[in-house]
Amino acid sequence: MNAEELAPAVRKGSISQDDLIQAAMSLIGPTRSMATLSLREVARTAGIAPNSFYRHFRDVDELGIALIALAGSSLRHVFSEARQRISAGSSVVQTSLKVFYEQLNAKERYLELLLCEGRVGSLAYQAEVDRQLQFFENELTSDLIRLEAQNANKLHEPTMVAKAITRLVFSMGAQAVAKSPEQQQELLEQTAIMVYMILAGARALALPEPSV
Amino acid sequence: MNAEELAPAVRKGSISQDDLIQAAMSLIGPTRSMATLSLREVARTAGIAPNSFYRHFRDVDELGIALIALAGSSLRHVFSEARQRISAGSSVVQTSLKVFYEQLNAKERYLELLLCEGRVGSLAYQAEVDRQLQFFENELTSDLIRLEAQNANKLHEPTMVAKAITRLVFSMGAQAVAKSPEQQQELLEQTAIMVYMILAGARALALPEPSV
DNA sequence: CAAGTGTATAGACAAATGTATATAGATCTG
DNA sequence: CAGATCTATATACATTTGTCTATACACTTG
Repeated sequence: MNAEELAPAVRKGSISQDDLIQAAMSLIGPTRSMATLSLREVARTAGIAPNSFYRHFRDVDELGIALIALAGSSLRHVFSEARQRISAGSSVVQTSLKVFYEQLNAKERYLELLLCEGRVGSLAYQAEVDRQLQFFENELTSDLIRLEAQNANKLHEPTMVAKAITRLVFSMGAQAVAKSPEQQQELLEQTAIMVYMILAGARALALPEPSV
Repeated sequence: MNAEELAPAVRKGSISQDDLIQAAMSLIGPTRSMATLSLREVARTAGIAPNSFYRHFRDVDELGIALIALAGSSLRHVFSEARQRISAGSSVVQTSLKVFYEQLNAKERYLELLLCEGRVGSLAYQAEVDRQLQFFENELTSDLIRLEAQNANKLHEPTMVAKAITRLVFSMGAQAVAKSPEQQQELLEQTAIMVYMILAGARALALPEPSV
């Protein structure tokens, strides 16, 4: 396994899976999904012969899944770091949303990828994206419970709150992709309002006697 | 214009735009977006020669936009009818959501189309889908204001409430596509909970002294 | 009925695609 | 150093694509 020292790095003109992933990433965008990528196009972009593609992936679908998995783990890492900053004291909502919208414009368009491929693409894609979203929801759920307990608040159905927030934020994010900074800022503020509404609603519904 | 009597119907083997739209509709699905349709494939499905396609649309993109427009207007019609049933007395949320999820399984997969093509596809597609969503939001906004006034309630930011609900419902709907009836039912109930949260939150935030 | 018009087709073309086969060069093993 | 092995390439082929050109049919119009 530990080939880092035994094998003197990679061979000369060698190209790694990562290079292909990067090539694919550079091709997809607001108007191009994985489904529109051809094997030859990816290979061309990576600067290799079409057939060399098979050394690394069985087909484009396999590359796509690797891409989604990478995007998911990368984003989770980013958010995990953001979470630590949160516990330092500032608002969960504000900090998380800021991180989220930063990622929207990041060089690596991981977020965009997750947002798109969850709706189209093979069933494997969608399943993988759903898995990633579920993961976000789970983390958010435990965060919400912990934080609300700290503030002596109670939420109606924390799981549903987390799911609603996650879906909403991702949906708004999808709309914000490829928009101008001003428009993105506006969407960010709108998203914050919506999230606060959900939280306020969950707190209100948790009260013994809701206003009916 | 009025060609229904002057011209004795359409000529024999004639094929209308609608037939092509139907053909395209039958091809797209949970794992196929407009972007993966080829002109020849649509023509083949419609039972015409590839070249006959050009009699009706300049290219597949034009057909796609027609498809989205049709989906949008059809859905608006469905919801408009649902809205009239609402004013008869039952709950806005329940009725609307029921109609929404019915459409999810309707033979014509209009909803699925809107849900997918808003994320991928040409800019024209996305713009068209955004336009349709905006329309839903507008109608929902005025509905909310009217209904809440009837109930002597007040909402914090009706526009944001409508937008949040719309986005959330569509997002959940996207997840529910191609799922089993039981899973759809569960998602429907989850969606209802979320919508109620948003409404409760908007009412709470509209109160002079929020709990902060 | 003859002429004209609009519709749908067939055939063909270049381009692009996924993939099979064979080949050149670099690297490791002996 | 010679052979084996791995990697990347080149060539090639059958498909599929979008689109051009020319042609056959059905209907309207005279």
